[in-house]
Amino acid sequence: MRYSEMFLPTVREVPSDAEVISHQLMIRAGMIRKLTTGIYSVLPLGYRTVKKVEQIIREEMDGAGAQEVYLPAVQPAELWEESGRWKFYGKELLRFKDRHNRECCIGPTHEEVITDLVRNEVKTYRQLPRNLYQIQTKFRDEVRPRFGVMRCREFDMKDAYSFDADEKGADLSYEKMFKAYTRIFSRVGLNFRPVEADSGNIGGAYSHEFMVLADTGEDALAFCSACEYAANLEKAEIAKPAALQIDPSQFKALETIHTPNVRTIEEVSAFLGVTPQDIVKTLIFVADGKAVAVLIRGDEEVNEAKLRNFLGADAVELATDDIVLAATNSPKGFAGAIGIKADVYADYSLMNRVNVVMGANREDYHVKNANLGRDYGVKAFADLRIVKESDSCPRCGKPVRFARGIEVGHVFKLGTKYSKAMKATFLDRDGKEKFMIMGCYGIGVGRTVAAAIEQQHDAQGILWPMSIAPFHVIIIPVNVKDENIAKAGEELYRELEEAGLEVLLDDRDERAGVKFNDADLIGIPVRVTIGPKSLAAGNLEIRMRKTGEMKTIPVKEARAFIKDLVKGELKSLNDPNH
RNA sequence: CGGGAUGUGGCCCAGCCUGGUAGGGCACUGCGUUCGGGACGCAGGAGUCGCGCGUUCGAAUCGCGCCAUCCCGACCA
Repeated sequence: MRYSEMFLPTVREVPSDAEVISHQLMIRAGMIRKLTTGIYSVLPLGYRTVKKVEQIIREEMDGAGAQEVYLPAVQPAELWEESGRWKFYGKELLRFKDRHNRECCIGPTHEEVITDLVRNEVKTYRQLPRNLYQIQTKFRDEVRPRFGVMRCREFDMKDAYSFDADEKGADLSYEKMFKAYTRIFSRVGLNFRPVEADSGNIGGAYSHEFMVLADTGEDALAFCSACEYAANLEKAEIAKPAALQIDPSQFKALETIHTPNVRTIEEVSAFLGVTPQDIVKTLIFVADGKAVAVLIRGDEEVNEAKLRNFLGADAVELATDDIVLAATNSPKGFAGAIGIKADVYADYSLMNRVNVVMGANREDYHVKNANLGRDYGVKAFADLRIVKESDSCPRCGKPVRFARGIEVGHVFKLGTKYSKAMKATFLDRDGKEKFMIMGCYGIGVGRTVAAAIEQQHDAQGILWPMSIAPFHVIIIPVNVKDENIAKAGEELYRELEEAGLEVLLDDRDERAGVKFNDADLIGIPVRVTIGPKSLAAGNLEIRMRKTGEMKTIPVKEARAFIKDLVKGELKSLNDPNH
C-alpha cells in the first residue's frame, strides 16, 4: 500500500476526550473515529489489525472443532421472553418495535438465537457435540461508555456456543475452548492470565476470564503469590476459618448504650473507644425483592456478587431507607442482628467473635457485648466479603497479590440454563429426552486490539506485535524528489510485496521527520529507511520499532533479510511454546 | 439517575470575570526557499461563538431554559 493513497489521517495532538492511552493512540494513529457516544468507525489501518485478530481467532476456533456461523443482529422479543431475559436484562438491552409493532432488540449476546437454531435441528445424541461460533456486531447500551473501544456500546465479539449430551462432554468442550483461548491470546502477543470469574447475568456455574494485565484495566484481580490460583476480585474466595469452641462463660453482660447521631463505623469506634474489628456492621440488602441482613466485621466490605451467588438470587442491591426502617425500626446507622426482621447471614470474618458491638435497631443506640447464640442468631456463615491485601490464598494459604486487568475473553459453563428455559432437548442413547448442556465463549475483538496497545506502546506510539501489525514493514524514502531514492523505494516495495510481506511505502512528499513520527505512531514493527548517504554506498537502514535496534545492510540483501526477520517473528508468536 | 466541568473554523485552545467590528497554534490552498526526527517566508480560504428565549443602543461575554459531550459516582458479559 502506498501511504499517499491510503486513508490514514494521523493526529498530532492528543484528543481531549480520550482518557486512556489505547484510545488516544487509536485516534491519533488514524485507526478509529467516533461517530457518537460509544460508537466508532474503524478506518483502514485499524481494520487491518482487527481482521488479523479475527483471522487468528478463526484459525484457532476451527482448529478446536468449532464451526463458523453468522447469526442475526436483530432478534425478536419472544425468544428473550422464553429465556426469561426480556425482563431481567434491563436498560442495557436496546429494544425497539418494527413496523408491525413487534418488540425486537439488537443482540447484546446470542444465547437465545443459537439455542433456538440448535433445538430445531439437533434431535439426537448422534448430532452432539456441536460448537458453533460467529464474529458479530453486538449492541449493549452501556450506562457509561468510556475508554474508546474498551467499553463501547457497539462492538464486535466472537461468541461461540457448545452443546453437549452430558457433563463430561461439556467439560471437554470447555477445556478445548480454554486451550484455544490460550493459543489465541498468545498468538496475538499479549501478556495475559486466565482467572476464575463470576458469571454475571449470562448465567451458569463456572467461568474463567482471560485478563490482559494492564494498570488501566477496569477489573481488579487477586492472584496467589505461590500457586496458580487467580480470580477476579468479585469472585476471589476467602477460606473458611476453623470454628473454635466458644466458652459462654467469657460472655459479658449485654449493654445498651446511648450513641446519639453516631452511625458510621468510624464514628462508633471513636465514640466507644473500640477498633472497627470489634464492631459488627449490619447491612440490609434486597435480594429479589426480599430483605436480608448481612453481618460483617466493621473493617470489611461486602462483596455483592458473592452474596448474590450465595443466595441464588438474580439481583441484589443495598436496601433503601424505608426498607431499613421496616426491618430495624430505626433509620440507617443503627441496624444490628438482635431482633431484626430479616434473614440474617454472617460473613466468615465474624466466626469465633465474642462480645461485639452492633447497632441496637433503635435510633441513637448501639449494644456492647453482643454474642452469637445468647443474643442473636444467624441462618448461616458464608464467604461474603471482598478480599483484602492481608488475606491469604484460599488454595494454599500463601499471601494474595492484586493486579488490574482488561477482560478480553470469557468462557462459561452454562449448564442447562438456556436449554431448559427454551426446551433444547435431544434423545439420548437410552431413548430418554434430555436437555443439552451448553457452554458459551466470548472474545471482544476491539477490546483485544485496545488491550494490545495498552500493553505495548511507548512515548512515540504503538508497538505492534508482528502478528497483528497492520503492516509488517514501512519503507521510508527520505526524499521522494531524489530519483535514486524514490526508485530504490519502489523497487524494494515491489520485491517485498512479491515476497508475501505486507508493506506500506511512505511515498509522500513530506519531510523525513514527519514520516518517522508517523511510522512510530502507527507502530509498524520494521522500518526501512532509504537515505542519500547510505544509498550511495549501496546500503539501507533497518530499524526495529520495539527495540530501536538499527542495522545497515546492502540493498541486494534487503529482500531476504527483511523476509527472514518478519517470518521469524511471526513464527515465534505462532509457536504455542514460545 | 446523582455530583462536577465543558461547548468558539477540521483539530487543540485563548477571549467571557469587567458587554463594543472573533483571535492564536496546528491542519488546508498557492508561490518560493528548505529537505534524515513533526521547517520557514509571503499570500489565501474556512467560524450563524451548541440551540432557544430574555436583558441591553449593542451579547461569544450577563440571566433563564434546553441539548450535547467529558469526568467522578451509582451500574455493568
